[in-house]
Amino acid sequence: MTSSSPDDVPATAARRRTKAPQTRAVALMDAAEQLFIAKGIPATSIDDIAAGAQVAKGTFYLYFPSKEALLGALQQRFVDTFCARLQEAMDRHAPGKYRARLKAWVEAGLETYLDNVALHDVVFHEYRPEDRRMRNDNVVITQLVTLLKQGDAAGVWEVEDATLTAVILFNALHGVADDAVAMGPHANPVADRRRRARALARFFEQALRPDDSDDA
Amino acid sequence: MTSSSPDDVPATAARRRTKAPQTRAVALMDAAEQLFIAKGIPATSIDDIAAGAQVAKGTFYLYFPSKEALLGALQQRFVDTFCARLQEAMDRHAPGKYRARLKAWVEAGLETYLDNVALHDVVFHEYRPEDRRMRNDNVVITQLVTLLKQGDAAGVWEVEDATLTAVILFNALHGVADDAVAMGPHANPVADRRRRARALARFFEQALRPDDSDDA
Amino acid sequence: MTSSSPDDVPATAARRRTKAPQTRAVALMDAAEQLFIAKGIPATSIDDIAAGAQVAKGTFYLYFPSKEALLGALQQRFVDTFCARLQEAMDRHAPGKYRARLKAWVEAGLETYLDNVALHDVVFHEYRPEDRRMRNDNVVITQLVTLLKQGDAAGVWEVEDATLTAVILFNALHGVADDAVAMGPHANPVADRRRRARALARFFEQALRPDDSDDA
Amino acid sequence: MTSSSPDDVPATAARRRTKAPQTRAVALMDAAEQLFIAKGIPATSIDDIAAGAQVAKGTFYLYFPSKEALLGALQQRFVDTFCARLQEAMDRHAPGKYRARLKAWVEAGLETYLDNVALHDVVFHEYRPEDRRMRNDNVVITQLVTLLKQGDAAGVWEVEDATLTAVILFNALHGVADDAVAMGPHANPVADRRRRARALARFFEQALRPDDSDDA
DNA sequence: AATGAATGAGGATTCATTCAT
DNA sequence: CATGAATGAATCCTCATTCAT
Repeated sequence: MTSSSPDDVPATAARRRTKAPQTRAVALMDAAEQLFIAKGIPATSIDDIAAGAQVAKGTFYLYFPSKEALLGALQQRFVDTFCARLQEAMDRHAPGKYRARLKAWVEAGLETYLDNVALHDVVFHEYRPEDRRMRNDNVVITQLVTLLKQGDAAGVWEVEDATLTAVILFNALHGVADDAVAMGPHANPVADRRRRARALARFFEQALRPDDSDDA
Repeated sequence: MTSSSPDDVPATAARRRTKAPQTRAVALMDAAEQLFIAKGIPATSIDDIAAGAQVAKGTFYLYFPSKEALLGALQQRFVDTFCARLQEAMDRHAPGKYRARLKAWVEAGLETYLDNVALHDVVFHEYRPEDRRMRNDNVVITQLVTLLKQGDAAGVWEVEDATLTAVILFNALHGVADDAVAMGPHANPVADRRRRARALARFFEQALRPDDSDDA
Repeated sequence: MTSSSPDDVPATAARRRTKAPQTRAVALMDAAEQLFIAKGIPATSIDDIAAGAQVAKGTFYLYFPSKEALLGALQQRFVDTFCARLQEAMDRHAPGKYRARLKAWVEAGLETYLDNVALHDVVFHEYRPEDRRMRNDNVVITQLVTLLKQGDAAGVWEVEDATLTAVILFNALHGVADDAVAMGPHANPVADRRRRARALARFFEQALRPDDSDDA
Repeated sequence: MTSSSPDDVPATAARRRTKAPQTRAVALMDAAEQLFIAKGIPATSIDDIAAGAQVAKGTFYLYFPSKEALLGALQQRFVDTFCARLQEAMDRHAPGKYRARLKAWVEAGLETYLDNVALHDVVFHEYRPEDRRMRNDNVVITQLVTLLKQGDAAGVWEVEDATLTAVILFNALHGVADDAVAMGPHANPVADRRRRARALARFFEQALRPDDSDDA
């Protein structure tokens, strides 16, 4: 500990061949992601991925036991990144500002999703994943559930079934984003995104508004 | 003449030989559907499908030019069937009863979707579809848009952007159903479905309720 | 006789289905020839041939036991036609005019060959025929052998080994024609053909000229 | 070191594993050649070839992108070998000895061709080659053209159109050889070959002899 | 750790041929 | 005679994975 070896960082990074294993894994994942998006998963061979990562084919298997495992890692990474960005967006608002946090969540969600649809689709919709797609029971939902419950506890809104509500809201978001993509490259993407964000936000509000019946 | 053998017709139609082409195509599609659900598309070979349809491998290509074409046919069939069932459900209510029709739509949608998730998923989420998934711009959405607009015109509810609303509602439905599936086989599926149907219906109502803001 | 039915000839040729079997066979051969030239033998399916002859696939097998048999028939027809044309050309000269007849043979040979190389090649060079190519022992050679022997007997020229000489001459012709084809579509095909014909004729003459050695 | 076991190298090269790539390619080509001759190209599967070369099927594609590419390589190899042998034969005579060189060319040509007809035929006459057969414009012709021109320049003979003459001579050779093959296994192949060689040589001389007309 | 040659199961597709109608 | 639906053997080629170096 006291005496850091002379080849401190470089030594770790590499002499010639051997690189930080993490680096290699990341390179592999990056290459795969890119290729999967470009050509689809079945059309992308391990060869391609290895080549893309500037690595020999055999090396691939040093870091991932199979193609499927790589896909799993990619899915994990996608979800993690996604969540992190939403969390960040929310955290730009004070903990108690539930409405603001929810709005931030929606907007960041739409934004992030739209920025990564291609990847999302390829990673979650192809290739018979054990657990299909970025599931409703995933971390993003959990995140939202938490927020909904907090708001409910604070009396900002009333949510009967937080999970189901989160599912609904999340899928509404998902769908609006998909629809944007389906429209193809839009003339005014910025305006379009804003329009969608607004519709969603309004929608969320509606959904969380207490029943008329109760009040009336 | 006196004793026509019991296998009279079979004898004519014959052990193995020409059948109504439609029959064959349907048999192929049915077999494919079943296998796709069971093993996934990539894992299902044409051989399997042909065998499942009790047909020689080459016969497959008499009815479908490729595996992909078959998938297309399956998608088409899925959407058509889905729509038909929703329409039917709606039509059980008088044309002017918009709320009732919407509720019927929701319930039938959830029901039908849940009855066919496996198929839906396999048919729409695998295999690099040109147009990914049962799109938001599909016939189901169109159906809903129509209903929303009619109700709006009749003053039953107010919808600003019918399409976007339809997208949101449809995806909410989609998501709630997916979530049900993700939960796995439930102890009391009937009750669970009812619960979800109720949540969705309530949600739809909320969403279509006029803004508070307007009143305020 | 008095009242020739309106479908006089047609009646004979066919009522609806059944046609003179020879007609059918010829149609099949014609279609095959065309397709073989255009796409090659392996790339031409029986289906294609049948379609080309406006006949059902099964009908093909009514006239030819196999694809290979058809090829044989095509080869036969090619040789026959070829020979007939050469004979015709020779017969335009009096029986005793051996030099003239030989010249006619050469010219007609070049001409005819060039007009049919594509067919020749496809029919004789593809598909592992039992007896490969328009053989040296074929009728054309025989024809030439006869002529050479007659001329020899008449003292017009001296030929030691008529067959070998015929083989040589025939192949010279073959080669010159092939070379013309290999050159691709020529600027002035007529002039080119003439040039080749002349070279060949001169060559034939040389070859049949008595040895110097004999004179010396 | 003193006593290197006899299987020294094999031990290193190993039971079955990486070999000199050239070795593999050659083994594949050899196997293919043999099989093509024996069964014809279409009837020879990649499987067969791989098996013949003691290699796994997939390995084939490591060395040749397709069956067709392999055929190309085989053609190349044939021509190269052929030419080399003719060149060798010619070079056994002094550069200035044109007649001797020509005679050597003819004899070696016949000899070599006869030793390889089967291969020649299979490699050049089957399978819709882009450029059909061992063409007249190939290297062998070029070789002959060169010789003819040199002799012409040296006044040994007179050749008007060297290329056309070469084509004729080459094809004469070709034909005589083919004829020999067509005759089937001969009783006295040696004598027969000699006879043919003589006929060809005499023929070549005739062809290159100056015109009588000039003298007369 | 890294390499990349070798493997061989597996898949989609074609097509000559048969035969019930 | 004619038809064309049905057959299924056969082929080329891909690619995930292994393993000797």
